[in-house]
Amino acid sequence: MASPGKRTSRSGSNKVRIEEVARLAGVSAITVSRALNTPQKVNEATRNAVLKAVEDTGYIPNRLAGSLASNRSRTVGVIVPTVTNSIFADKIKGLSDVLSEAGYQILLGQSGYSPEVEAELVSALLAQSPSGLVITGSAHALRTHTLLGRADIPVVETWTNAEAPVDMQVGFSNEDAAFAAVAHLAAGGYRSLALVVAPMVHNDRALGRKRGFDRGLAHFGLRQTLPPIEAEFSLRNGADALARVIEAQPQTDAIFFANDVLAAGALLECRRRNVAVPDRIGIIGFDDLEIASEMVPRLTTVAVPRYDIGANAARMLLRRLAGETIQPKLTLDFEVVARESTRRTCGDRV
Amino acid sequence: MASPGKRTSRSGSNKVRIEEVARLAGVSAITVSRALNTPQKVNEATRNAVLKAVEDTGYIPNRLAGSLASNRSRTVGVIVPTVTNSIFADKIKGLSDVLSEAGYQILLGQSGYSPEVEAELVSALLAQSPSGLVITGSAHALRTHTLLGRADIPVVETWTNAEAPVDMQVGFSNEDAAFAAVAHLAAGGYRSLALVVAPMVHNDRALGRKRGFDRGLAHFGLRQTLPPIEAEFSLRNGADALARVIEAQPQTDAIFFANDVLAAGALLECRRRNVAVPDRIGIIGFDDLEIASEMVPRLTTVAVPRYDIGANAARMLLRRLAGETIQPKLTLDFEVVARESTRRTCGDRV
DNA sequence: TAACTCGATGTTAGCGCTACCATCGAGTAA
DNA sequence: TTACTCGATGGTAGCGCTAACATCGAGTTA
Repeated sequence: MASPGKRTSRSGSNKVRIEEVARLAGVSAITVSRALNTPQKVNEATRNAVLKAVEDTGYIPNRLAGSLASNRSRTVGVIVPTVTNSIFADKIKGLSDVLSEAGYQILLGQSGYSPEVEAELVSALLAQSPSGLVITGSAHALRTHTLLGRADIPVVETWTNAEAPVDMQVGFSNEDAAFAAVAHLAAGGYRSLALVVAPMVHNDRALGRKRGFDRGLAHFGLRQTLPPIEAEFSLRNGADALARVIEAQPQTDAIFFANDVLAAGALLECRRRNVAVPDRIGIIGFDDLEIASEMVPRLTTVAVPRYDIGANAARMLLRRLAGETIQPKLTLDFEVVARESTRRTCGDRV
Repeated sequence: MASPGKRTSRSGSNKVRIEEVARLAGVSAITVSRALNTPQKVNEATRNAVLKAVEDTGYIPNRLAGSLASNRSRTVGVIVPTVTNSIFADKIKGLSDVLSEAGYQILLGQSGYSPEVEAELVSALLAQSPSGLVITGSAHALRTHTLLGRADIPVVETWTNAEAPVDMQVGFSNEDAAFAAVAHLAAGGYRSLALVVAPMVHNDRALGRKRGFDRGLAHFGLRQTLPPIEAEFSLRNGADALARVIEAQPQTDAIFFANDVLAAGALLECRRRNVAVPDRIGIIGFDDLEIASEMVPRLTTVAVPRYDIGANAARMLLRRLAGETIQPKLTLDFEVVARESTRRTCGDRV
């Protein structure tokens, strides 16, 4: 019973192939392909016959073969530092919602904030012939630039608004947003500030926020009480940073946390230490996560378009793949959301 | 200059193909393939020559073609309800860490807790011929079961410990964990409980926790003051649920929130309302997210192996793909972490 | 009626890689 | 020496699908 000669079927699987569907529908394989991929090119009656055959056989097209033949994979590579940071989870949600609507799948990679790992991931994802790539930030290893330059696919950088993107870009100015945060603190009468920010090496978002902070200090004539504290996002790290600031530089009257999780951790530490917020010390965060609006006191923060970065990156990619010529740089808005963790003065608009 | 006859190259891309690497290395294509995929089958000198040629040309293997030819894609489909729930982000991190180490890519799908969307995703992911599938829970649409049954690949169900898994399973007993939570409350002297849980329709984790809660009530002779409140995870929903409970049934002396985010929201609401925790009301959460240990008061909760579920699911999949026969059901441990949001009595071990 | 258009469908030849089998030469056993 | 094994390498034929071109018949124009 086994085939005697060459391999007639290498796959041990019992998968239905397009040929079988074609036979059942009484058409050729290419017509089945067209009925599924470009239905408008197939007569309605034929199409229905094909769809019925697909239904009856339980046919699932082999996209690997289709992609290989057509040179279009309907797959998008997505690289984030980590999914466990909810700002990136929100971005992925935005990407996923738009892409799956259009029939695209997401290939996910996590770089752990390492440019070397990112380069490896780019290489690994390119091997899958994705239709496009969505990456985070604009600071990449040289090898990444080489790879992206050689790969002939659309690339969207997110969470950044660099001068010269690799290809396309969706984000906002981290620097301007941080500046706005400082402006808000200045308007509240705070004068002696501290900065707590994510580790800045290889992280252009964090770096931009520091630059905006520095620009704000200079512009409003404020002073910085101690060098920036670099801490990965976690409540504990925020609490520790708060402790370090008020112990080392008790005259500090406000702290800018470049992340709401850090800021929330600090607020909780203030509670434990009975430090009055916003009077003894003002706290401003960044991202406008849900925790900001629910903390006691409620946390002033900078709202950024976390979900929309993803959704717009996806739309940009799809338009480009559809052959539209598009504006390659999209700069979205941010907004300072004044709440109870900072003093307000009238007319505090940014 | 353009090729006159048939398409000589359909892809407009300038990608390097295996043939070119082979020529440069002075070997055949198949030897290049072997040098990259099964290096031990190639003489060391030859291997080095190939690797040098790969380096020089910047060759990136076309995995689509490779997968099609070999019927192994080194891709794993992962379906979660949403990445924005950090418990699933942690699971994905665990999966990703183990799988990328082994050279596998993740194809990600989000079902939004809908069995119908999940079925669509299973179908879409199967079309990519993944080496395996990791899905969430054990409550699936009929179509999903049909698809998984027909697909001849390993499947891991996670976050559950159903009697009869589709194939493999990594999780813990949500019911036992919830029972343990109630046991802890009972030991603290709480007698009139309320339950706040994720919407239970199509969510076997939530359902299991409710069952464990009910079993705990019966076993310890406690009463439930109002029907379970179903709420999606968010701080606000937790706060609202707390408000609803103490307004509708003020005699309630403890609440079991089947999720730390809900519980944390409730703790914050208690603060706003000056409700004393744990004396006026005890609060216990679930998941042991970082927020639990940082809240004021610190939140008693049930620690569950969020990351390990993903890591173990990945390892299971890899072992199975390597041909090992493995125990298909892995039940991990949970632990009640007693903190300040519930009263303790001595010997409170679960 | 001839010439042409156009929608619908089919035939053929790959996409880039790897499974299968063949080959070949060196080492080993008799 | 002959026969055999065995590691290393290569030739060939697909994997399942779709691009490109061909075909064919009905409708349309002059």
